[in-house]
Amino acid sequence: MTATLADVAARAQVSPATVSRVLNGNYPVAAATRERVLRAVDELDYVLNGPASSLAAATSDLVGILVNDIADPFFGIMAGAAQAAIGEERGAREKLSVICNTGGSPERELTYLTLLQRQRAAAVILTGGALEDPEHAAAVGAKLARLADAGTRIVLCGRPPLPGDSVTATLAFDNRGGSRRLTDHVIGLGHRRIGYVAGPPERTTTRHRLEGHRSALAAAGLRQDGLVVHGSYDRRSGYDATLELLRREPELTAVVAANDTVALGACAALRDRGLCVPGDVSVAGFVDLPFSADAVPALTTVRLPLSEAGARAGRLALGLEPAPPGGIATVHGELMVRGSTGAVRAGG
Amino acid sequence: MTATLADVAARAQVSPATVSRVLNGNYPVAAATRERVLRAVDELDYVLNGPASSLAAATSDLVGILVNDIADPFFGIMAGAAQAAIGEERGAREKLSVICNTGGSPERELTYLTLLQRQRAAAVILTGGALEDPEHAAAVGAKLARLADAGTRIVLCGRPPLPGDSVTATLAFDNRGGSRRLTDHVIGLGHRRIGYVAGPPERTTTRHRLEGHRSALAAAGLRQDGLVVHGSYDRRSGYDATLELLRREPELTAVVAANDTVALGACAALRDRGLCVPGDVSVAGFVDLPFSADAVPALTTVRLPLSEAGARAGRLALGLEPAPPGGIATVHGELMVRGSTGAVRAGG
DNA sequence: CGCCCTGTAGAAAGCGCTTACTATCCCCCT
DNA sequence: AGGGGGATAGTAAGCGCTTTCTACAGGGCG
Repeated sequence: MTATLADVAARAQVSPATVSRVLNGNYPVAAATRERVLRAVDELDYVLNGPASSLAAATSDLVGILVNDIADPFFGIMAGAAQAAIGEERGAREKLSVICNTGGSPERELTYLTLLQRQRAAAVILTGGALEDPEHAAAVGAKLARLADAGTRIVLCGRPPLPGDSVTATLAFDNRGGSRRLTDHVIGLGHRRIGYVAGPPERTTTRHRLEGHRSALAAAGLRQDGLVVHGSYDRRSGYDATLELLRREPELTAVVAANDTVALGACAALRDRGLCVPGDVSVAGFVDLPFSADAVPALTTVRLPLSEAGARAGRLALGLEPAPPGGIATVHGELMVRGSTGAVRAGG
Repeated sequence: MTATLADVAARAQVSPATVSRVLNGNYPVAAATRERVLRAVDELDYVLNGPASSLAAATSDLVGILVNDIADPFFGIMAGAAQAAIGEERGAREKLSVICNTGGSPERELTYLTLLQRQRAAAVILTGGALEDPEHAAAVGAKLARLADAGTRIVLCGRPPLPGDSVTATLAFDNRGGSRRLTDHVIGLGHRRIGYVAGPPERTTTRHRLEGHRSALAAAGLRQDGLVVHGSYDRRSGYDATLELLRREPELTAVVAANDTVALGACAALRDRGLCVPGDVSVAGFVDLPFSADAVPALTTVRLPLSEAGARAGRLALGLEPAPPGGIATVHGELMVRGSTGAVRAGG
């Protein structure tokens, strides 16, 4: 059978309490004794019984990271950075950080939250935009409140703030502002017929980015609600939506996309229609994923610091970093002007 | 405070044992009693204490899924499918399946294994190729043996079989065979100067695919070890390696890549050099990721059933599906001939 | 010279659940 | 009518830790 604390204690000729104290490093133990205990641990190949430990201490070593779509690098990068940050923190007892993929399903989101609650997780990180559905938002809010009650730290990363005080810290992306600056840039290049490929309408991210876009249009005195097409956050969707935009407005000179993946789909559609980027039509994305700078032409986009945000979320979840004042930090994007946007063509 | 089993029992006017039995559904309980218990659970918003349960029952609800690089869709798809399959199985008590990203680091791999061992995980799924390093392989083998001893189910998905009997089931991709057929196809199109962009030398996947490629060359009486360049599994790497191949053999007419992402990088490099795919140079990939069929031209590749394999791994981890005879199932890839490969150009 | 304080270690009481084992109850069969 | 047995439910003994409280030793101080 697997060795237990008592076995280690017997071998090291100390009491179980002492072994526990050595392992947790939260109580003074004489150097010689510690030495002896560690040797016994090693010799028996002892691994702490997590459930027993969690039961007794009423907290666990689990940190859950919820993502909407693990196949999307947007989430992969944030989650990976959070996990790396948590793994780097080699305290007496390393936390086990784990990624849970909801696939964008509200039910799965709640199920994972419940499952993490059952495991008495030490912390939960929610990444990416929330769903607009108020009923679901309320359910999540209630769940988070119960988690917080039980001592679980809650961190939102790239997600809009939640009312109530159950959230430990929120890192909110400034989607509106970034989007505003992006479209301002496009307008500044002289474009007037600007199509927008939006994300799925049920996500907050979609709305915020769209609002930023619209505010830029409004500031320039442009009104063109007809040039917005909704889709999902994938390439195919960007491709299809762009064809639709072209149908609605053949004289289009710019396409602003909800994210980089969609923007790449837009580029493909334009190319297939015989249009040059940016010669005929400029294209802009959002997020700045790794491939965006490598694309041909390199994509103009708004860089969101995903790694940094993920890592910070990880540290916040561990309580290694104080929460920002008010519990909320707004993370701003940086406009990256690259080759995919250019001045409007003559007569455009 | 959070409600406990005893609270529920008191409210439902039954003993704690009965509540436990209702919750676990592994013992007959009269319908009326069950009803009463469930109502109490609901009213108190009771959530089982996982650690306590795991301690008493000596098994936990955790299933760990280890991946090398979560940002790579190859892993994202397998892990996502496994997680979905596990989430679908709504037994009395749903398992919590979680993804752990090792980032390809041997230390992280072992650390996660230890952490999962500490949590007394019910199962562990290891995805993707293993490291060639025999020392590390031995360490992993030993770790898995201890996990298996403790009752943890071990499933390998897309990973070569491991000696010893600690592994519950292995789903091994036929990388050699698939690769062989792919290069056979390219040779069949008349190509003779064929470059190969291999993956990182330290992974078994790389070696197996390369072996398949070489066996096809050998069968055709071709010897060209000089036309193999190693890199990592990303786009950039495919781009750089292709330029290198072109330097070594300007008369190249085909490039076979270790995977689709790399193949796309190869296409970009060729395009930047003014070469047409497949007009001047044919390109082939491996795996068949979602974007591969959409690419222009659509990528010829070997389709690995990632979703199916991931889902099956999930079911095997739960013990819902009997292990294949001998514990090992070879999963074959299907050659997908698409637009990126064509007959060799005249005089090529 | 006795006392208290500091540093170190042990004893033991749970943490909240699961699960033998035991106890009823009631129905049916002989 | 008595006994056997199936269907339910309760009792209580842990599971392997953590942690409070207690114990003891040694040393500085009054």
